[in-house]
Amino acid sequence: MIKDDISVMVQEAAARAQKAGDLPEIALPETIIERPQRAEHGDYATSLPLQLARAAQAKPLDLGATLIKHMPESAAVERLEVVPPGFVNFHLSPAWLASQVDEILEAGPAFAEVSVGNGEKVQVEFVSANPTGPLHAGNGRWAALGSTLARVLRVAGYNVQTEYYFNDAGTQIDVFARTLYARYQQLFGRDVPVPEDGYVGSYMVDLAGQAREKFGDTMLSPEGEPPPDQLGRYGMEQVMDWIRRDLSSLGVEYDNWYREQTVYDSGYFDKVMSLLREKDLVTEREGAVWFATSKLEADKDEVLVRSSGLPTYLATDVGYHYDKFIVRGFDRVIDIWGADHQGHVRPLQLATQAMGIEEGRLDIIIGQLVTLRRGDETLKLSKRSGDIVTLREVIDEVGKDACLFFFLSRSADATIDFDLDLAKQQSSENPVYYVQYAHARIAGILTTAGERLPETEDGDTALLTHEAELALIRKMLHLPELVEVMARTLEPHHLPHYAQDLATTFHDFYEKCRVVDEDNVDLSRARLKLVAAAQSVLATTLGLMGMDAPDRM
RNA sequence: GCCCCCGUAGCUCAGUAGGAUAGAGCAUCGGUUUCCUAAACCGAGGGUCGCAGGUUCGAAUCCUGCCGGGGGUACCA
Repeated sequence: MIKDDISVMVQEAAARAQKAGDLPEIALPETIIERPQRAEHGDYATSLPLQLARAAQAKPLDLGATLIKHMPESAAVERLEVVPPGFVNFHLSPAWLASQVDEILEAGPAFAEVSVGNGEKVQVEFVSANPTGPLHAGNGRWAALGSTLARVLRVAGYNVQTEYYFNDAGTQIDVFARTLYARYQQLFGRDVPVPEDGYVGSYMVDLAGQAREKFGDTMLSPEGEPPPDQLGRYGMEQVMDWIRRDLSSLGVEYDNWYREQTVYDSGYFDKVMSLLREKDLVTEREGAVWFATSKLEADKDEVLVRSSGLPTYLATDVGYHYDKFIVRGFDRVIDIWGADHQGHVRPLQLATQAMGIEEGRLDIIIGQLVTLRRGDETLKLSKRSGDIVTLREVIDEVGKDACLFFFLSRSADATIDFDLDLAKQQSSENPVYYVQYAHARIAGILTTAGERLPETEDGDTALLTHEAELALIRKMLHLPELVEVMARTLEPHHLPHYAQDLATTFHDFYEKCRVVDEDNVDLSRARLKLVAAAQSVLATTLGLMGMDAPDRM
């Protein structure tokens, strides 16, 4: 990346200046190369002179001049300048910019790749909703975020595995099975209530109906006796199918589906308990087993095993993370949780660290919740309250791509206020279509060119000198830098904004520069290359978000 | 009470290790098409970056306090 090249140039300049005695032998900070907001300030800039001024006991402007004096030559940089209060600005050479079109075309989708991951083994776990009901709209946010983050990390050079963790046993599954059985019995005229804390959603009635179609009355136990296990298992498998199908409609597929029961069957739970005991971090009182987080930093302990003998979610999760780090050997693990799980972050972090996992290897992204509205009416998202808006409904109403784009465009730290009416109403005036239209427009140009232009040799990108052409190239060059930022910050929400930006720059170019021109075939050929490069970068960007890049609209 | 997140244009939100005159979309108003897709483009208005201190050459960004909104604070997940 040119940004890295410039960073190296600045370091080299500072080192040469010190060697030549023009700069005191002071410690040099990490050189940060920024993108100036204003075009007149060039393509890249460094504020190193401002940062060094105090230690070097010199004026920033003089330091800037010294850096420029010792700056290595580069074909990419046409002009350097130092400006008040002490920035060194780098202006890229138009000829070099034009030549990048060939590079982008040659690289294809690999153009976005950067090598910051060094093949590190990373797991991204997201959604992981229990199979006790269909996914709700909020889950779609984690699906969009997680799958996109995984793709971004792959492009950034990480070895990524995506995973969905689900309960196939435990309290909630038990409640689910008992609810299903109650609904099933009701279909046969038995007057039994849905259990307290049961799942009152109407989908449970549908599910019971499906079970009756499949099994007839064979799942009916004598009154007052528990149902056969098979009924609950059947229900759970049905719900898992719904979940898989809904995720799949968002283009989200997983590398691995992980059953909670594995934590027990493989002995990880026992292993983790004894590990924590060895560290003297387990206490027992009031009939329960506790994780003594108060010995570490917390103000209260956490229950690991209830007085009923059943392990808590936390205990299982610790065992699960033992599997991730110790057994499967992930270098890094990224969990994406909703804000309602925020209280579990510290206990799990403390537990993994107690197992000897270095701090920083476990990232838990807490995403703020989604509020759904239809106009002024706020809709509930809780599965147990029954009246949920499913992810399926949202996808059907607004479309897969709009859904992804919208969920992705907000930072995980911000709550999402999703007005279904508005999303639907705006669907034709949507940024989603704006971006996709740019891609389709290019496809149209390429088709037209094939029909109208005679066969000639390859275009010469050196002919690309128009301001709008250069602006488009500059914008394309931004993508790898963005991938690097997103991989570092784990914040893919920049992607939709970049896509929109790139589309705007293309549309502007389109207005100003005619591509297919029979009277100027050479320039046409050069512009066709530029346009093809833009299409490639747009498609790559859309692909990172899991969105389609249509050839016509 | 304590912990986490948020507060930026009328609305929805960006602002990437603190940088140079704070941005986009939508909405509002005005303009652009004999020509590769007008699902487009150009222009205009609109801001005490919640408030008050502090750190810094420089703060929307970092620190402290306060105000407002959301989430958590269970032997639920």
